Parts: sequence; C-alpha cells; structure tokens
Amino acid sequence: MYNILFEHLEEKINLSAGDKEIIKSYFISKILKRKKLLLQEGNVCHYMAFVAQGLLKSYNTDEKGNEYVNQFTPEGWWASDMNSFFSMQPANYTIDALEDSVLLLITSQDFENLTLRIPKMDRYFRLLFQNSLITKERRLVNSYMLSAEEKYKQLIESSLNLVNRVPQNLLASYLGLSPATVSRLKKKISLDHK
Amino acid sequence: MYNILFEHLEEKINLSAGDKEIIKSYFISKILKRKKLLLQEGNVCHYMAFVAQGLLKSYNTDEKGNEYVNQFTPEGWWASDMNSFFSMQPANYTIDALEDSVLLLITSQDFENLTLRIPKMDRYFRLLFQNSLITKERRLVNSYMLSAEEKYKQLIESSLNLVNRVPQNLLASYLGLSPATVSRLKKKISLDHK
DNA sequence: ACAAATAGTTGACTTAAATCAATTGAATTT
DNA sequence: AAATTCAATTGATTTAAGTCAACTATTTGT
Repeated sequence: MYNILFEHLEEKINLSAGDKEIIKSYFISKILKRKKLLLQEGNVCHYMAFVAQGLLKSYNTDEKGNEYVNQFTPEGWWASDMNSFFSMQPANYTIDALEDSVLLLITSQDFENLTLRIPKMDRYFRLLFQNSLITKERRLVNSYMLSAEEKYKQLIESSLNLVNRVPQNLLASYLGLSPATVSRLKKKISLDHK
Repeated sequence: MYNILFEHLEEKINLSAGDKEIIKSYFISKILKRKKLLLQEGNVCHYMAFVAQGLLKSYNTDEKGNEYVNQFTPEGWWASDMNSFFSMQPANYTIDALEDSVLLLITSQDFENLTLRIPKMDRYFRLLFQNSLITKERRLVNSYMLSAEEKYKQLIESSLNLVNRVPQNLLASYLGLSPATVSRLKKKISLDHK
C-alpha cells in the first residue's frame, strides 16, 4: 500500500530504504467508503491524505446549499484543505469519497516533523506544490478566457479518465457550469462530430 | 537591495551570513522601467524575478487581443511564468512593469543549483508555493461562487493597496470582469454606503 | 431483481454581465 | 502648457449561460 506512495515520491526525489522506513512511520492508513467524509467544512483539517486507491472530491457549499467542486483527487495525488491544514483554521472545503478509497494520512505536526527530519521531503513538496500551482493558474485563467464550450472540451481532452469516473453534474460543478449547460454542450459536440 | 530579499526569506527560514553570501551570488539585479517587458508570451521564461521595488503585472492575450491579467507582483513577491521557467516551454504570459521597478533575477539553472547547495531554499519555496496555492485556490473558487459585485468588494477589502496603485481597467481584467461593469459596481457601492 | 435515489435531457424563460459607442476626465509626454 | 494617449463613465442593446420544471434514464443499495 505504501508502494504507490514511494513510487510517487521517487518521481521527484531519491529515497534510501532507511528513508522509506522513516516516512512510513509518519503515516497512518485509512479506508474511506464511498460517500463518507474525510473532512467537514468548518472543522479543522487535521490530515493531509495521499490517495493510494479510489477517488475523492473536495467542494464547498454556499448559503443556498449549492455545491462547488474544487478538486477531484484520484490515486497518486494528495487531498486536504491546505489552508486549514497548515494554519489550523476552520476548513472551507468538505472532502468526501466518490469511490471506496484507501488513504495514507499524515497530521500537520507530523508533516512538520517529517520535513525537518528528511529535508528532501521539503524538496518533494516544493516540486509538488509548484506543479499544482501551475495547474491551478491554468484553470483560473481558463475560467476567465474560455467559453463554456471551450472549458468542457479542454476538460475532456485533458482528463478523459476523470470524465469517465465522475458524474456529469459534478464535472459541471468543477467547471463552474450548470448541469443543464454541460448536457447541452455534450449534445452539441457530439452533433458537431457527425 | 538584497535586504528586502533576505527579510522575506527569513520570514520562513533562518540564514547564516555565509548562506546570504551564497544566495546573493546566484542573483543578478535589473532595473525595469514602467511599460518595459520582463517576459514576452511565446518566449521561454529564463528568469524568476524577486521584486525589490515597484510593481509588475503578468497577463495573457487571446486571438482578439484581449488582455487577461493574471497577477500583480508588488515589492516582496516573486514573478515568473512558472510553467515556462521550470519546463523551458514557451511562456503563456507576458510580464511587464506597471511602475519603474528593481528586480533580482535568478535563472532556472541557478535556481536548481541554489536549492541543491542550500536545501533550506527548497523549504522556503515549498512554503512560498504552498501559500500561493492556497491563495490561487481561493481565487478560483471565488471566480465560480461570487457575483461580480462580491468579487469586487472582496478585492477592495483584501487588497486596498493594490487597488490604489493599479488602474481600474486592469483590476477589472484581473477579476475577469469588463471595465464597464467595474465602473458601475464602484458607483453602486458608493451609493449603497450613503 | 426491485425500489428508491440520483443523474441526465430538454424546452421555455430569465438574468447578470458583456459589448458597443459616445462622452468626459486624467495622466503622460514632448 | 498643450497635445496626445489612456482611463472612466454611462446609456442602449445583446448574449451566453443560468434557472425552473417536467420527464426519462441510469445507478445504487437492499
């Protein structure tokens, strides 16, 4: 179960057998069943979760109860409310499982301890956050520059795997569009291809 | 001129006098006059810039010539096209100076060398990117969840200093709104306060 | 395998914000 | 200080996408 974690770390840094033992000792594993919550908006986010298997989503909810999906996290990626995790403030996001999932959790205290004990982990997370930042920035710019149709097309091109695992209404939410709009776009695009 | 850089680094990590000498040696300083470009969309971004004084903006342009401002970078912050800088691919953004500015530049090769020579710098950038990521995520969610009026109000509350240094049409662009809309919102809000 | 819950489609209608254009006002440049 | 460029305002109009609602199709849990 830790293999997938080490594989991902080793894409960015080299680890000795000893490093791996140490790293292992900072994580605890958890099974999160479909629809169960990892984090509830308003609570402090105590864990950063590496998804070893399954799929999570994080979202927030406005006064009217509308859900805004912020991120999907499949195997090999990390999920948390970073603001809450690093500042201990109440979380803005709720995180739950879209599929039965296996997680490796680390607390914020242990995150700190781990990076101090193994400085390479700072490098790993520097590279991880750097890449996430590039992706988020792209998404933000797209949200301003692209039409609904272009957003939907880009998502299909860049994340076909996700598109097949996630209900269309959640993709709509992720794109900042209404389910009706995405349904119409899907039809339009399939007609355009004929 | 390096003092402001060191102050910022020392908010996140401790530096010895020796560290500072080494760090200094990796940067070159540059004066960038108002309206001059640091980076042109389509070129590779060779530098990451620490703004010691002044104010930069980064933006991209669509086929129709519309500009979409992506970030303002005042003193004490970093500017670059991160994707281009770290991957050597052509940049998506253009970066220019809104005010006469003083920059400290580091090349991507030297960035790599510096983090390898002083691992604490990985920690610094881990923390920097971590915070940027939190901010970008907030902006992304706001772009979906908030109305034009709420976006504008939040910007005023959170960044009054910027609001006073940046022309209103660029703030509009940064918020993903048209200049006309921002002008109307400004009027509406001032009336609401009476 | 069935019932219940959830998701997707489609039409009619609304709406927030964009666009266009004319005018006024402010800042830079020479 | 005048000229020129750039920024802001405001009204009239358009438009992309949202909302609402009724219906159908698909998934999920028991």
